[in-house]
Amino acid sequence: MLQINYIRENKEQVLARLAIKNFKNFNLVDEIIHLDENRRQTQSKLDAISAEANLAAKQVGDLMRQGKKEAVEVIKINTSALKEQIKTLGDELTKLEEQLQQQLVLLPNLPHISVPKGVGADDNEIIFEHGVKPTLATNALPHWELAVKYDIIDFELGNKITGAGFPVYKGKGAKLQRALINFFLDRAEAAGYSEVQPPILVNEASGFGTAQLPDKEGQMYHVGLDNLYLIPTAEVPITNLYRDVIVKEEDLPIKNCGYTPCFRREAGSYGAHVRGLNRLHQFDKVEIVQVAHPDQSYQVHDEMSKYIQNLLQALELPYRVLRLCGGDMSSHAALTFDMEVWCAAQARWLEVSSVSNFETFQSNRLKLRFKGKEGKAQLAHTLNGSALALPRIVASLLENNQTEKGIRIPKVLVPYTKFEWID
RNA sequence: GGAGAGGUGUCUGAGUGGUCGAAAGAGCAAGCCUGGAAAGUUUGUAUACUCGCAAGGGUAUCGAGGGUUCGAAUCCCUCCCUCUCCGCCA
Repeated sequence: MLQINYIRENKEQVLARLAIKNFKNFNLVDEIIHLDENRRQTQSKLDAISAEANLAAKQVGDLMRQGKKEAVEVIKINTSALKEQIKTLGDELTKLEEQLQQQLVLLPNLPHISVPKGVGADDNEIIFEHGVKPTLATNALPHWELAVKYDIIDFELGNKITGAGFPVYKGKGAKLQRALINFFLDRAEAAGYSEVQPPILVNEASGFGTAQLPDKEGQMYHVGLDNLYLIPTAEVPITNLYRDVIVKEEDLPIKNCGYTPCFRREAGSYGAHVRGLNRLHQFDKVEIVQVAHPDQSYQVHDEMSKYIQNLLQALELPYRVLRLCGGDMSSHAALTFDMEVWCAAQARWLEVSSVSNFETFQSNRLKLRFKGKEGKAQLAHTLNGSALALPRIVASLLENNQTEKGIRIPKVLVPYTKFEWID
């Protein structure tokens, strides 16, 4: 959520920046500014009248002590009119605040200056590419067939238990999952991230805090009886750890990591490009989250990007880094890098990580602030990135590392899997 | 699920209708003291909105929302949450 003060004082810049995200509803911005104007006027009026009423109440107290009953009666008559006005203005103010909030929530975040214009995935900038795409034998298999061949992931069983998009990992498949989670967590810990194990069901306030609600309601599984949501990413509970918190400036940046399963409804996505592990309703992910000082958040963003790339290099996977264009990035982010790994058998890039700086877009909703020794509390910046999402890493490992002998496990993982081959 | 207790500032904790943004203590910060530190001592120590160039002023906030009253942290109602005991249970 953008800050109203900023919009008020920088309308032209706001419009220009929003245009890069292909947001053209300029009327909305005008409407917001108008509502805000109204709100402030109403606030002032209300405050003045409240002050008058407070004064009258104080006078009654004094007069009562002096026993001047008649004078008290006079004041009482006068204040009844004030009370009515307070009620009317108060209701009006509440209404205006609600309207303002509703409209404000509709505005996307302003993109960073480095964000290229563009409408979709084709306009993303490839800013880095690393590794050599493996050359596979002609009889190479996509990962969903390898999964069957080595009996490590059972999609059919998942269908029976739950439905499509909920695979069952078996044997070395299950162990590989566990190995990856531990590997990712160990790496994150070594890089200074404190591990947390958060709830995977969250309430509405948390969903609102990180901006999944209200607009992405349909993407999350909702437990109606208790009005809770299954998390689509650990970003939600981990970032919400700092909701309504004022942290010490010297404690920044705050670095957390956590492993959780993630749940996404992915309504409307079916077909060949979502086969196998390519897109699931439930998957595992290790997430890194930082709360940063506004002056340092882009440095932090770079550092997170490098950290994620190191993981991919350690896993020996060919990858590339994209700078998302205005049209393809999430409406909440100011800057996003996507990391994609090469899946040799499918001959396509798959996104395994997305690292974003949200600047104050989330912290404004979260009321996540920091404060130095002097000066006012101000909004912190929030960032997060996948480090990493498991299924597509597994897909890529299976496809790229398939040989006659079986599937080779990358060296760094062997201490975790305790086996070198899936065969 | 049943019965009871309770939700106050960074924390502990007082406050049952007016002088309460809120005692006291702790913590924290600054000053004094000290060779330096501890102890001692003094002062300060919430957030948001709003008016103002500023100094400063106004308003709101004692779990949330309503109500009673000239006036509510204090009384009434609803909801949420926490704790204790019982039941159930990994």
